[in-house]
Amino acid sequence: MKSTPSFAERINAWYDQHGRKSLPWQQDKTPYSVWVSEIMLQQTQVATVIPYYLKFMARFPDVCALADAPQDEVLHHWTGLGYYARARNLHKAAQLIRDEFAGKFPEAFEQVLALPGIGRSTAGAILSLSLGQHHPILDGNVKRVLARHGAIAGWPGQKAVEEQLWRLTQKLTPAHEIQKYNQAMMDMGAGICSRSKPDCAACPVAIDCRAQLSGRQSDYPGKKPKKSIPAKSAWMLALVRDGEVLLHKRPPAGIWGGLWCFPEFGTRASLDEHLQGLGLGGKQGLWLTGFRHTFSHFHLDIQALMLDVSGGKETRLEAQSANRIMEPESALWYNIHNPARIGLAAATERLLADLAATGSNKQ
DNA sequence: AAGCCGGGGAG
DNA sequence: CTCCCAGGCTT
Repeated sequence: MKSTPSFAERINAWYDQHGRKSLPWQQDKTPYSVWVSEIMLQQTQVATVIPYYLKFMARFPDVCALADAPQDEVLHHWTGLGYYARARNLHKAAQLIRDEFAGKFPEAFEQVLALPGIGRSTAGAILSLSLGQHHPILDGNVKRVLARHGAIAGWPGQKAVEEQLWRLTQKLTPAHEIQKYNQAMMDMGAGICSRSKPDCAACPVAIDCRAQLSGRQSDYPGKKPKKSIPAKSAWMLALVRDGEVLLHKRPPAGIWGGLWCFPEFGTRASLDEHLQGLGLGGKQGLWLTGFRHTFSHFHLDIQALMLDVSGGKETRLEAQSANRIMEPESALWYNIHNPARIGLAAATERLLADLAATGSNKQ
């Protein structure tokens, strides 16, 4: 009598038949290409990533191309993807690889793990998918598949739950065909074992899935305890001059780190005060737009004023503007019709769109 | 252990 | 609206 195929054997057989094999980062896999895709895919869905990945790889085809590029240009290619620390770490790690590994991506797990932005799961994914090394992974997909199959209770954000899932993935990860298995598990989680409405009829491991057997698929993995997020407000200034607007560069860390944004103020009063300092106290700003931008941990209610200073005392304005800024290269006039290749926050792009829609920025 | 860090897709 | 996604870093 035949014994049931192992967990991994069933997963791999399913992948042979139904798995995705034609995603951009699944062609000609190298540690670099897998690395870039894994970082982009952190907290970001496949469909969103694809166009970003293609443009990124066209501009930065290898580690050294990335390392040698200015950070502004790397962030430019990340604009709209979010979690910009991913891009800054990617760039920093590329420079480390260029300088300390002669431009060759390291192949030792501990060395990969030590690179900024690469944790245990991503290091395992890079080395297993590109080189066939034997490492378990535990991303959101694998967590969901395993939490359901083993009926692992609790929210994976809790240490004890995550440790249990790491033990499970280590135990189930096969010695052979690691590449296929890890790719298959991510595919399973993305397709079959989706967050809502899992397709258990098509699942190769449903027969011994404890969640499916009890009809409690939706109980796993455990939900994150929800808490209400606060709302903050901000005023932004669109200083327009002959088809250009003044943007400031954010500090390297914190929200929108390294991205270019409109000057931001906590209150209308502080915005007005700033205008006074520029010698523009007499000018009347025009209401431009207002909208809510939501982050994972707070809402930001943004109101924007537009002030057109075309034909004014440009030199004086520029000098005084620069005087108020610590770093010399932290402000620029952004030409709407000939945009610089820099990183813009989504809210900045939204505001630029509203600005263009008013038509008053036309030359 | 908990908070921080974006944006978008899905329901 | 809510939930959460191919997570990792900082405190």
